[in-house]
Amino acid sequence: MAKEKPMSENCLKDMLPIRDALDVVSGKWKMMILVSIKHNNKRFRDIERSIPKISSKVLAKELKDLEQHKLIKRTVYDDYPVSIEYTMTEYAMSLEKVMNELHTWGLNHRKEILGK
Amino acid sequence: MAKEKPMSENCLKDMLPIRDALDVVSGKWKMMILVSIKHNNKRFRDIERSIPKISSKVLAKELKDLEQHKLIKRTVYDDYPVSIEYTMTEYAMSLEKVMNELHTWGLNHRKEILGK
DNA sequence: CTGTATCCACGAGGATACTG
DNA sequence: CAGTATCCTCGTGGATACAG
Repeated sequence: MAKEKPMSENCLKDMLPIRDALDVVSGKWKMMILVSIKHNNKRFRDIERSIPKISSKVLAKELKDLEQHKLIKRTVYDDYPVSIEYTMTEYAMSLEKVMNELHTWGLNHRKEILGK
Repeated sequence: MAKEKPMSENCLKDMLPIRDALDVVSGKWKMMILVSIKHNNKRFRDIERSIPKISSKVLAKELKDLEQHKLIKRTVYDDYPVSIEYTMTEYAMSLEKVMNELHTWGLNHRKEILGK
């Protein structure tokens, strides 16, 4: 990410990891779901209610994606009735800094674009 | 972003700025374009060549988006022939930290998912 | 409650050609 | 060189209904 080599194709080497990260974390809902779970919404229904406008189909799909990327964990409790909980993984905590930077920048950007 | 309030709708307050940021910065090409320009590709053609598979139509559109968000500047030089240069704005530098975090996390995530 | 199953609309983005 | 113009494909995601 440094500025040593003006031109060149290590340019690509910089792009690809960023794309990898965005593939996981961008999209219309993924971050919102993570934030919701982080705010202690564990049940499918709770998450669904916490995110305006999301549909159950989309939520189900996104949860699967996040699980595949090891960012959340799906736990089935064999109670009656069966209950299911989603929680963030330890690994997902590594996203903290990314999320904070995005949050901070997003707040500022809204001011920058709309404000002045 | 802290963990004080377990539940609640400041949850939404956390989500929205993140979405704002991602709207600007995510999408298939925007980050790659920024990285390319940062690597000193200034001309339309140079940027196009530096990013595999992008089409001129899409590049043109994305450049306009980025310009609207004040992340790049389009400068027309009235030489013969006219030349046009894209450069990052000062403001775009505020994305540095975001980009670095994404880059770092993306690198690590590839190892995490594929590696082990 | 926790999802699946269908059907459908829309917009992002690809392919190709062309213009000033 | 720096884009536009068309046309077309495809995936995301919305609406609704339904199942275990």
